[in-house]
Amino acid sequence: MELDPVIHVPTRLRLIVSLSELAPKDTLTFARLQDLHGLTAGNLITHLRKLEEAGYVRTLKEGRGTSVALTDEGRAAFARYRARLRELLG
Amino acid sequence: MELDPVIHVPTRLRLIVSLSELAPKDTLTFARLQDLHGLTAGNLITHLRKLEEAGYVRTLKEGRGTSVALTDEGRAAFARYRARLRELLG
DNA sequence: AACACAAAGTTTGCGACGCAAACTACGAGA
DNA sequence: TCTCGTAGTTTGCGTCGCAAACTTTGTGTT
Repeated sequence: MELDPVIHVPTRLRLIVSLSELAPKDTLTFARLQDLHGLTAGNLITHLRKLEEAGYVRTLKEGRGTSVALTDEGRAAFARYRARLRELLG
Repeated sequence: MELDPVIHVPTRLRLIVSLSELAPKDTLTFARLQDLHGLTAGNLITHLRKLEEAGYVRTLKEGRGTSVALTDEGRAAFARYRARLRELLG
């Protein structure tokens, strides 16, 4: 069993952590995520894209700002990732 | 605080895990590490080099085969890494 | 001793990826 | 409408993990 490379990248891991701390249907805005983690916009969007392509995240443009939320699949993948890590590190 | 990028790479993480499971002064051979993790020799040596440059690992050529061991610094860095991860993932 | 084969280790080139700078689009206020 | 600021996107660069190809070293055989 392999550590999910989409999740393993530190910046994405942090993004997922902050999204996972929300209630299942809550969102964070693009801008909020950006300065929560001190990212450039370009950096953030490429990571969000990767997460979206993997189906781990859903983004929604709503007039002012874009909102981002973890999908159920994202939550599940994150849980697997943590389990795998515990198995590896004890 | 940042996740140590030398350790964070999955293959190196696995290498360090197997080395850390040994007694502090015990070693594994290059060949043993290689097929323990299913790595090509080229892949393994570049990772070992990175770990050596960081001071996390010591390699010793002894006639037949090279032996590899974690340094004290490596052990400490690994402990910090795990602590940081726990802090991040709870 | 010399050759041959194999095991051990190293170098190198390629492809993928993270990053931030540069660019574009959209809105609100003057 | 024009301008300025915020939001988001594209692009190019540098780094890095990977494995194939190469080199080295040792052992067994004649």
